[in-house]
Amino acid sequence: MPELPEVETVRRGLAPVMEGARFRKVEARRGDLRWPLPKDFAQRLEGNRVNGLGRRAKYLLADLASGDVLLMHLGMSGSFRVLHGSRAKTPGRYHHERSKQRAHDHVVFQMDNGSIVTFNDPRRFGSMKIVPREKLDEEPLLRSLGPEPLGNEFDAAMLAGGCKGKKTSLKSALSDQRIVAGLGNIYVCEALHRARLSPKRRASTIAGRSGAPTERAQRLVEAIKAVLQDAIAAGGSSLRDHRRTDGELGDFQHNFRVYDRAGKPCPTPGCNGVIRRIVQSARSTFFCPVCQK
DNA sequence: CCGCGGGCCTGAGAGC
DNA sequence: TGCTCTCAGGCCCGCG
Repeated sequence: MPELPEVETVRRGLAPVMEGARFRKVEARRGDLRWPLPKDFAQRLEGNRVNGLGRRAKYLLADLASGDVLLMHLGMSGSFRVLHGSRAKTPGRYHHERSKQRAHDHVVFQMDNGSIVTFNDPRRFGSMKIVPREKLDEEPLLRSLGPEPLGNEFDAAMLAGGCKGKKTSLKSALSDQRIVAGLGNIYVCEALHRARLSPKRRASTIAGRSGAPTERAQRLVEAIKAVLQDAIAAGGSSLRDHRRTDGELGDFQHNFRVYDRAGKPCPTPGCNGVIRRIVQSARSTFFCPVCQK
């Protein structure tokens, strides 16, 4: 489920209860996630303080006082839920919710501020890993990630450089985390529509000869940044799994222009096209064949 | 190295 | 109602 805007929404929900707090108790109820949790997972966290909670692409990174970093990935169906310690002021509800255990609650963090953070993941494509901070540069999960799309360094020249010589489709290229990190199926479709570029176009065609950025690359960079910023402002998109850490839904699914809208009119002003669904690399692509060229 | 297809898991929804 | 089938927002691996 979660692409960059959903992960960022989760980060913003977790930061207030995790940053500056210590892990009082850590329960790994199920360790057989996407990659197995280490046997000493709880031990290495308990008593440890979270100095900061960051994000890289679709990974959350908790910077720990011990010098380790806790890496977390939501996979397709992962979510975090926060129960605030302050709920203790309404004991009935608090104790009820505190004791409620849902299916697929795999990891539970009890923080020393009284908050409880629960990781839930039905499909178990998500996982967590603890790595020493000085080895973060060599971390295989992070090492080959491309630029952060909302960072200043991500511009038309960088995107054109990544797409240069690529024979694959623009859709595949944007889904490739090595070229730009954090987009998934939804936001790739949405960004391409905003940039009026066809998902079927060869990726190399947004780089000019010699790989110089084109006006198309410029439009695409602007579209990517805009759609991600809009989605973050809306708390992400909730199709099936994504929840904010307070359990509320994100809102951005109401603003989709093409995703899951096959057969509906293209929202581009003056365009009479109809949104189509095609399959690329075994995944659905939604686009308008009239205004996306 | 490149590009593609398969597989990992469970649950929701469609169709019968 | 209940069964079966398909599909789902990510990512890694192996193949040619």
